[in-house]
Amino acid sequence: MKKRGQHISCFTCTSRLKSVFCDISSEDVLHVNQYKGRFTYNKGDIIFHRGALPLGMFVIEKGKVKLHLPSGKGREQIVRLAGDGDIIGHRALLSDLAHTTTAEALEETHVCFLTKDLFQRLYGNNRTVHLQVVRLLVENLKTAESKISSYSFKTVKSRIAETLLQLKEQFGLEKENQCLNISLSRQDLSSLTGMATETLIRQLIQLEEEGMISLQGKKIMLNDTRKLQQVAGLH
Amino acid sequence: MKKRGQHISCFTCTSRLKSVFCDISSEDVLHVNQYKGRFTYNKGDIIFHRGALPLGMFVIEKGKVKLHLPSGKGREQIVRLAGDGDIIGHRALLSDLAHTTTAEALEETHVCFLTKDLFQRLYGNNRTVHLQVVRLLVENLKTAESKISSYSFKTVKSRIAETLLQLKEQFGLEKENQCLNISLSRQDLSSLTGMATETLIRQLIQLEEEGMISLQGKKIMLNDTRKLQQVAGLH
DNA sequence: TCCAAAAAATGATCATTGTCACCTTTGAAG
DNA sequence: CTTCAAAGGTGACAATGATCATTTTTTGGA
Repeated sequence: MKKRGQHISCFTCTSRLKSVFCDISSEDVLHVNQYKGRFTYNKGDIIFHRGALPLGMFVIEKGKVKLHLPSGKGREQIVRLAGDGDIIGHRALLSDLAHTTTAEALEETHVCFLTKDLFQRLYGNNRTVHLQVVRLLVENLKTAESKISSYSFKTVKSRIAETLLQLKEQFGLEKENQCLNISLSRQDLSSLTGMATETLIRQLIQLEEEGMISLQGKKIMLNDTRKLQQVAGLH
Repeated sequence: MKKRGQHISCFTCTSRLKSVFCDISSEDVLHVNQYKGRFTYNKGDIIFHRGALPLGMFVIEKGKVKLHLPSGKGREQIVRLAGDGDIIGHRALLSDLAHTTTAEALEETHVCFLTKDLFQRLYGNNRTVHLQVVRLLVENLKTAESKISSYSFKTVKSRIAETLLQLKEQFGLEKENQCLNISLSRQDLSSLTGMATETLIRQLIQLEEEGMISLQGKKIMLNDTRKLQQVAGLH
């Protein structure tokens, strides 16, 4: 379950500088610093549920979160992954409706919580905030639509290659071993790429046999980005 | 090709009242009325191309437009349909990037063109405009993500039922015959639902045989909404 | 350290849906 | 009215990927 955490100064927080709040007035930083909540979620904890009305939004200070849609029959569709500096829960706030996805921590995750009022204060006072928020929404929309197209036209293998490259883009590589800087279960990876877990496993192994990636448990190393891009490109 | 059209007063335009500009100041209405462009596109005309830099955005005064992504091999993915009062091309403007989709008229379509400056003036002067724009983006995002989930879990038949219900929602029914108030070729319908045209045709026929819809050429009548919802629901 | 439960992997099977080839109908232009 | 091209429709077939059953491995808690 969520635990109240100790405050960290917003002034020096590097995750804030990566977020849509990178450029707010120092007056507002002060204000946020004073009124924000700070929570810690463990792996598997739910941050908010689809269908729940939003009380505020979250900035991920450190950690990783999956946003997903349940689908009756146990399976789920992951629609977005979020990491350090990403914001979640803002959409429900902006449209004044219930959350459309469920947010679940993939690892120990520290978040700052901003109430609706606090968010709107920042949003209203700082021109860059809503510029950035809008830019973010447009970017998400582009990603989502391109994903729809991939689901229509590409093979599972191609979609996996595409997803791995995106994960590299979003989360980068671990310094020490050049592996993707995110650990996903096979189930989560299959939810993210929209296929059966068994299919994902088989295709991952095939990609490894063809030399494009290396697998050691949940660690994935991309050996041949060029070839992966080719596979991701079409069929 | 596009033709310059005659101006229609923004004051009395019902499409404006359905759009994100429903609530702008009368000063701004006057200004738009003076500086907007008005164009007419025939069926098949391209309004803007994916990859092109935006000069402005469009309000559909009357007509229907498909926004789609090409996919190499001739086939395309339709990501959105737009009708009276809908705006298109705003996303590229908001993110200051090239258009990510191609917009093509599905029938004779009259649009108002607002330059970037004009759009930003409205966007800056009227609080409701950016509220509405943000709301629109969030709504589109929700739709897109739910579509991703459908592509993962639902059968083609289920997706068709879902699409037909959405078309009813978005465009309504023709008064005289209760058919969907939009005519799409089988190809466009298959691009919209993400499947081969042959598959779409077969499944449409099956839905007709099962009494849920009636087909006469491009006209589609929904006979049993309840049952369609059931089919759309799952499997 | 051990045990139980979850996750990962593997194999066999089969349904769904895409592909290709072909025919028919429609509709627009001359 | 005729013609031709595009859209609509049909059939046969193949392959991709899902499902289910089972085994092996990993993991986390007692």
